[in-house]
Amino acid sequence: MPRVTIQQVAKAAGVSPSTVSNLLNGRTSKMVPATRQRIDHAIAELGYRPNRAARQLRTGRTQTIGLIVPSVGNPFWGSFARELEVAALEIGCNVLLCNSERNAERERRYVEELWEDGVQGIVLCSSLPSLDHLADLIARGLRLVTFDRPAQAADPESVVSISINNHVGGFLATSHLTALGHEQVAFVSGSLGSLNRVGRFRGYCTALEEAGIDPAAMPTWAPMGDTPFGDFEAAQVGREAARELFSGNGEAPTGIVAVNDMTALGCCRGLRDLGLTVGKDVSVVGFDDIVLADLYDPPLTTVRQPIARMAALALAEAVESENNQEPGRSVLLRPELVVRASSAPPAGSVPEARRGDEALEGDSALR
Amino acid sequence: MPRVTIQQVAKAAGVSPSTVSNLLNGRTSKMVPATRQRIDHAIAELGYRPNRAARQLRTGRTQTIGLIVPSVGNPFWGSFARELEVAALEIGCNVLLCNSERNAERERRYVEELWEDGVQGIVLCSSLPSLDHLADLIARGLRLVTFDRPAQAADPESVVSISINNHVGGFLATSHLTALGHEQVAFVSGSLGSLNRVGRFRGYCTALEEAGIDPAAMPTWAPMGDTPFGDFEAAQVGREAARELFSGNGEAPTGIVAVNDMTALGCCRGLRDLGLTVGKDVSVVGFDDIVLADLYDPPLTTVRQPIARMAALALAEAVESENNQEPGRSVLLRPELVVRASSAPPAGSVPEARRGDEALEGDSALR
DNA sequence: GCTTGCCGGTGTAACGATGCACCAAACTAG
DNA sequence: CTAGTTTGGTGCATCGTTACACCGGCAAGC
Repeated sequence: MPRVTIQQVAKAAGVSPSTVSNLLNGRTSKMVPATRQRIDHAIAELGYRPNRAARQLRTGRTQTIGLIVPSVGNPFWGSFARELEVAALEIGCNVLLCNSERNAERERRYVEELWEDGVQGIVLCSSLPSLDHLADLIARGLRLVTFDRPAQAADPESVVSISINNHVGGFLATSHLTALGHEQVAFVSGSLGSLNRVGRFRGYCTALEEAGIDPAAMPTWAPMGDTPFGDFEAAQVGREAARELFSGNGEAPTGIVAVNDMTALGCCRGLRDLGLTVGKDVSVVGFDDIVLADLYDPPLTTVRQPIARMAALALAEAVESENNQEPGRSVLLRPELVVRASSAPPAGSVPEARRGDEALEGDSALR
Repeated sequence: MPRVTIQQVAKAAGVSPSTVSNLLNGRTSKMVPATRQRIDHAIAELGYRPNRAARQLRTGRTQTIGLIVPSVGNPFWGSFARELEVAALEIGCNVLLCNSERNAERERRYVEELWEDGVQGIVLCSSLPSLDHLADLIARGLRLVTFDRPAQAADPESVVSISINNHVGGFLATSHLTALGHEQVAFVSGSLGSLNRVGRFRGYCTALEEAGIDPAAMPTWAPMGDTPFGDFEAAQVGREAARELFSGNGEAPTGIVAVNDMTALGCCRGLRDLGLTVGKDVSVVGFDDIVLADLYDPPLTTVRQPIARMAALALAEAVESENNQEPGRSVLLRPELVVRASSAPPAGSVPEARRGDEALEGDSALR
């Protein structure tokens, strides 16, 4: 219970606290081996562990960064959190995890708390259109890295953004379907209240237009509620969307582009509820390439985000170091289409013997 | 950059730091409203946020607990982490997240770091047979809650354990299959190096024996490597297992009990690779009831862990409070079988019109 | 023998917040 | 009018570490 302090170690080793501190901090150049051993021994004997709070108070430094995700319950964010944590471990950093549920208030609260904790920087996985709710903290010197939210013109200059090009992603997903011959392609998403979703939606529109299809004529499912669903309920959204799209009176789509994999899997489940077969009756394309996309039956065609690389980039920007004191440039990576069995030419078209199933796999998020 | 301190606030408000501190800590009983307002105003004006490190150093208290999971990349742990974090938020607690990859060394390292951080307690999701590698820290007063690891006789007295009864779980899963008429039931798992897995395996054996089947005669897939797979690779294990079990020369099973849902889904995928249909040719039962179990095609029969309740219990024990100073009793909850479409009577038996599909759903991990 | 230089450490003042002990001023009671 | 009490706040030591300035002693140099 009573923690061992540096003084006790010093006494036990017969030296001054300063000397112990010197050893602890690698200032061993002028230290005779015998002294060093006595101290090491005392530390081991007493089970001494330096008090972080005291150290931080004195030095002003922390070895912690904050991570705010919509929800680690969503496998995509879970994987991202893991990648970031693994990368952080390698540089001796801890990660404080928070789930914002895509809620601006919670975001604000968490950012404040992390700031109080003295974190080096914060990786904010949020895609709210504006950062106004954090403007004052940013102005005060908060080191903020936004993930999955492309940089906006109005953003404070110091904010770094790491994201894929969602527009390209949405385009890849959609043009894949139009190229297969689909002419009725729906877009399914939770509320379009976040920039990444809007980007994907725009890419979808662009692809349709390029294929000579009017996006406005397409069925789209994206609730406009003020309180967007958290990420965790994404599957539910997909499931409901499938029910609505196919039980309605309008023309049913032959292809669905989902805003992310969980929503896509929800769609698949919804389609199955209706007795439809994914990859035959209806094609579904997801987004993210979570591990489960490949495990699903049928394996899900999706747009892959290079999650490990993005985590490494985000970490590098969130951490204070000598070589990134300059403004830090935002990064927009290119996503990649992974074709699997959930997409095929529309039913009724000339059958083809294609199964891109195993085209790409394995490196998504492994060590 | 230069953080605002309590002194600056005090000066701005024309009071002493003590008074500001008093306000901050709710000692406002004897404080005239005008003073109070001046301070509030100064705080807002300067954007003052108390320095946690200083506060912690002084008071010895933290509002942080540590959470060590095998990997948040695994949806089960992701969901658990989220539940815990949500619960913690409600009592004003932060969660420090670590991924141990089921590695004793990393566990040790993380526990040490969290200890240095001064966390109130640690929720350790690990199921290593012994806690010896943490014995000294526990002896020093570390507040440890193990999750998904039943209490062992040799455990230090102060360690609290929150877990389901894995034996019962394994039994439920397996007897479900034997009751359906399966006589060749395989057990698929990563290395049996953890207590929860062993417990599930034992339950599996018990159920078989009860059905008059010799467990030793059953095909089992559980690599015995010294370096157990991290949780993230669980699906891979299942996939390989399916390939091996069915491409081998021995008698192929008609039913599979997987040690967790990710492994089960991997099995399903592997079976599909082989052209087999889950829920018809082969029955698969998982464990955990992650969100994806219900989304999968076919929806997965599985053993549900009451994750939200367990998270709440774990939090309560990890946190220091007046009402849990006593030893803290370990908890062993009863899991629940959720029957869905991945299990059915073995092919060739009398067909039945059963589809327990939607029997249970919805409350697994939602708010 | 006295200075110089180096070796191997030590003394000490912070870092920012806290909270107990204390105090000056204003009242109140007798 | 004075002792006592309440009101509204302040002074200061302290938490455990750090790092810069400093110091005693010994050997070498002249």
